[in-house]
Amino acid sequence: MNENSNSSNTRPLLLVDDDATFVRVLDRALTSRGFEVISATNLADARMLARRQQPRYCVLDLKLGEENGLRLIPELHSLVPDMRVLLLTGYASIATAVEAIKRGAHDYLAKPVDADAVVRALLDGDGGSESDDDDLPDAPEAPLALRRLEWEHIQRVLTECNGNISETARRLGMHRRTLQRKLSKHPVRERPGDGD
Amino acid sequence: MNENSNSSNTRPLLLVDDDATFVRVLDRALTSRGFEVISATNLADARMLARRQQPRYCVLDLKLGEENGLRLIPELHSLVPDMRVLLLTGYASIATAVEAIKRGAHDYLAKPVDADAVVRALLDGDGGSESDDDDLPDAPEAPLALRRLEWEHIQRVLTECNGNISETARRLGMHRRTLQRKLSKHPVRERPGDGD
DNA sequence: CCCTACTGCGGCAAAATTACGCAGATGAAC
DNA sequence: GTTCATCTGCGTAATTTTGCCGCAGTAGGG
Repeated sequence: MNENSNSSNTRPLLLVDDDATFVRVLDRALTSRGFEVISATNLADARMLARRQQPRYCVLDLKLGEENGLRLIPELHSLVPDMRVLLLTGYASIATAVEAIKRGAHDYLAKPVDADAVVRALLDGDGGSESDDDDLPDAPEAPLALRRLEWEHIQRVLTECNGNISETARRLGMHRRTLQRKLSKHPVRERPGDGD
Repeated sequence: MNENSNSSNTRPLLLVDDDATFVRVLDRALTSRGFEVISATNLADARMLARRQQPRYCVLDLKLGEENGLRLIPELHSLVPDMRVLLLTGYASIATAVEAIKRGAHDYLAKPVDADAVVRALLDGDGGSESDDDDLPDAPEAPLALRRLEWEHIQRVLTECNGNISETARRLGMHRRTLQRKLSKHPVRERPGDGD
């Protein structure tokens, strides 16, 4: 409703990630695929850009330094009701995926991810008729690897504890130091033995 | 009041899973926690029960034989608009979790889970007083959570592999030797009192 | 200011996990 | 019978992870 600098009718894509390198790479990749990319590395900038530029799409990192990308999702939607938000994270878990979708994200992908997958997720179900009737993802044929299961469980309890690491470690019956170390590592891929 | 057996104002919990053993176990555990449980092992029965009994809660397996539990979620909501659906699966993945939430599920848990976690997920954000603040003053919930979870999962997959240790280790993404050691070592410590 | 609690991190010994090899058993294929 | 693939149990040595200190900084309540 207010002014925006959209000269053309194309609305930009807002890229929010605290990793400058990642932003640069993905920016280039998305720009070359026809998007007008604007980017931010923290919540405040992201909010401002969203308000001013009314982006159509948003690629949002879950972990923005100290801040939490999840909080931004509802705000973005109130600023730009029709924005499609794609969550992206190197520390993916089912618990945070559930949270993200509940808060209105359109999809959730785990890093590392290639730009084509990002574009696909962004555009999925966009251009008109939804086809979510026979588009169901199938369950993996293999159960979760042990590491993965552990990761998911940790994430869930951690969420339950509002991110309190000490409390989570206590409930999980593990050493706080061990939890810290585990959290600092990246999650395991979904498929055991599947290289990235 | 005419067509269903709800004599009181409590509405039942619909449990849908193709694994009869699992249904029996969880049924007992949930019943003992005060739920009136009705169960189905396929989509058709689930639909019928939902229509007739108007359950307040639903615990739904992702993989129902050939059928896909995801498909049922929107249907359940159209049959019973205020139903809270909890997805449960032994083959969890982020993709299906995202899809489940998009379709209106309230939460998504990976098996193995203990009944308390199910109840917690079911009730989370229900019953008025909630504002995503957690209220978990007491923590007798999951002391051995990690170890036990691992053990349950190993047993589940081992059974699935008909006791084939090598195959199980492969699916679990762990070293065969490690699995051997875990299996040989573990004196299964049951926790008394929990009925799941 | 004092006290409690959480967090991140370095270091070190103990424990667990891994990668390997080896030998015996089994069952299917030839 | 022989060959081949696979599973199994187990030992050993290299690696990784964990448990358990401690310390310093931060935040909130009394």
